[in-house]
Amino acid sequence: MYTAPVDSRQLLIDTMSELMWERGYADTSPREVRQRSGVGQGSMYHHFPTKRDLALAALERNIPDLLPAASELDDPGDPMARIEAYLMRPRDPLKGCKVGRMTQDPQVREDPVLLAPVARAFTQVHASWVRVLREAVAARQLRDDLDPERLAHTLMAVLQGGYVLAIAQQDPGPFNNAVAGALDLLRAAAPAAPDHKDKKRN
Amino acid sequence: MYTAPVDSRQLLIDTMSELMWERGYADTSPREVRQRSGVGQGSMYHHFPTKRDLALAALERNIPDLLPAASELDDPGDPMARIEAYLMRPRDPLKGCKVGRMTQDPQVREDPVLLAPVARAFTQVHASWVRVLREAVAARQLRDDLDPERLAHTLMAVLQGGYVLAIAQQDPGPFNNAVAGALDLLRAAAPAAPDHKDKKRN
DNA sequence: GTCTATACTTCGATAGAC
DNA sequence: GTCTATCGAAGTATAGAC
Repeated sequence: MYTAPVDSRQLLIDTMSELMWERGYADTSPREVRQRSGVGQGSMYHHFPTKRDLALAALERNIPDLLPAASELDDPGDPMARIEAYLMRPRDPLKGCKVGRMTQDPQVREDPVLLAPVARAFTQVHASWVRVLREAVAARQLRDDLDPERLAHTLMAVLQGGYVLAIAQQDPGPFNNAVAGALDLLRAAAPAAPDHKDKKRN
Repeated sequence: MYTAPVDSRQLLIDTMSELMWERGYADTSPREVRQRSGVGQGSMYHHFPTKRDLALAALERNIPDLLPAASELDDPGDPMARIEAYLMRPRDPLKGCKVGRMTQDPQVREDPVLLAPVARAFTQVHASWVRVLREAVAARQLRDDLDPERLAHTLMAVLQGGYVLAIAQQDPGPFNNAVAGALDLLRAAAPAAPDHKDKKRN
């Protein structure tokens, strides 16, 4: 099987992406990127004139890592099942979210160029959430007085905030609880009169 | 009116606390603390031998800033009203949470001593949430098949995650939506047969 | 407790040969 | 495109007088 030669440029981007996830932007130095990637000084500054340029490439590289997961929300099939599947997807609560993490770094959040890829990623995930929530309302799995736009933000926040709680306690429990609690609420928010096509409730 | 003389020590702690909120731990330098506080070099290292010592004092100082707000949850009166009041409390979504922010700083999260005050603060807020949620269940404002422990984490996560979304978009909207959506869900999760003592629903 | 001076390291970037 | 050498600034702390 053919493996494309990994060029220095891509190696730098991948390494920067890893380090930014682990340590954030401010606290990741060009030196560490060089050392972990094995790419030399001259080479690095040839491809990326500044640390910020490299960070931008790394941030953009991360978006596609986040979206395939969210696109599960767009799959065909039972809306509520997709919501549950996405929420319960295996995650590592103690590592946090590659994308969400960046919002806490002042050097990222105060730089519109660096923040843009982060904003775009969340906007797209939000759109997927809104679609599946609308479908759930249409399928009478959720009360129709619930606003999908709002709920989408609520559920995204549960995940992002769950990471914060888990890291604070150094325990995945709070993350898992937060997600499970959100699912409980969604189930409790089914319409009073279930669709006659539904399988009967337990 | 008497104003206590602000000693260097307290001034350093307050300044460090501010800077850590604004810029995080890794990205805040002793130099900045000196400059903003006006305290001299020798004085600073007299009170705090290392940056970490100063950070620890600042983190501990921040807890009491967070808890009075959460203690609203413990007030007497209608549980659901207290929940709503706390969730809708005026906040600045774009500034984020003083305490939650720290979980994203590797130098804090990998240092058990620095992380401890953060964990403690969240543990206490969680306890307040659990109490008020139990009361809400007892008052038949929430279905009794909802688990207060879980829900407490869910609602804390909505707030913490709301900040992340708001900062990413540089717009308080997503935070406000996340919170409003959570309230919608809580209201939708009222028991099917309301308490006969309840005022009649609109 | 506070001051000034100094030390040593890392950061982020540039220079210029190959 | 890659290499080695170097730079000025900032970070973090120590020394030692007052």
